[in-house]
Amino acid sequence: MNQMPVTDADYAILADFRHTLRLFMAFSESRAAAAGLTAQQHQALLAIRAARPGAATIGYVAERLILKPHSASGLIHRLEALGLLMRRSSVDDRRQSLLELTAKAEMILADLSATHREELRRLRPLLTALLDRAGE
Amino acid sequence: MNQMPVTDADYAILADFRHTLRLFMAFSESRAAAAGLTAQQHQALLAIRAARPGAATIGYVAERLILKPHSASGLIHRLEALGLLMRRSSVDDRRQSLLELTAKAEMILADLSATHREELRRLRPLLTALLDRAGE
DNA sequence: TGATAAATATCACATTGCGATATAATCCGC
DNA sequence: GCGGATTATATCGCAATGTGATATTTATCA
Repeated sequence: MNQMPVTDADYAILADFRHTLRLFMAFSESRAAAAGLTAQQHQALLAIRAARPGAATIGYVAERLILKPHSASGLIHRLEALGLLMRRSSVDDRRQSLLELTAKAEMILADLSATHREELRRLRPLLTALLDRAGE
Repeated sequence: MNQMPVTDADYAILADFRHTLRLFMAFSESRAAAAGLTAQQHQALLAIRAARPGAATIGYVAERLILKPHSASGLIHRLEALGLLMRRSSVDDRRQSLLELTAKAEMILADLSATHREELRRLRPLLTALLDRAGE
């Protein structure tokens, strides 16, 4: 790999792709902030909500958010302090904490997710066009 | 908007999309680090390289990276200290700094960009599938 | 059982982006 | 063209966040 030279068009695609990702992330961050959350807190809640029942642990959040486990630990701690989740010790493995969203978190997340679904629909043509151009 | 309820499938798509973006960003960050750059520095160089000639200013980088101008200012300052770019005062508007990559930066960026182009090709099927599912 | 590994937590640190603010240059209405 | 508003960039102090090093508890397995 790496043998094909990088053209001006390649740079433009890569730069535009980054810009579009940043637009999405800026959108997401502002919506999360409006709901009283940081971007990381929002994504942790989303990862937990989307996990199979009983699968949401600190380690799982770390894996899905691509963080070190001890970074996820702090993130979860802050969410717990905000009243957005509760942890229960796992019965099978008492080292693990099973994470559950509170009703408050469920409501916030449902609202954020509807908004994000719309934004993703809006950005889809742009992103797919860029991916297509990158994939030629 | 926001009237359609959010289903479990929606949460899964949003969470998977985030996870895929994070995979890409983790890939990117590790490659940049291997080249001695932070993720932000890499993306600033890319934005400058992809700009129209004479268009690359601090404000332009701020706009493309979605940062406040004074945050871009610090970022550019660090790149200059690393010998990766030079700034020239603009002739038309002497408030502006025109940014130019050094040969060293050009080489690093060409290598990173070839790698990123490959990674984007690799992730394309996954991302487009998720976008399609989000857009139904 | 005893050594090793895994899950989570704590601490000190570095990075980074921001708000508030400053300075210099440009623009615009009169 | 003059004076005030605006723009481009810079500096300072701050808050948030991820990490490495390390610790603790529990599980696994030879």
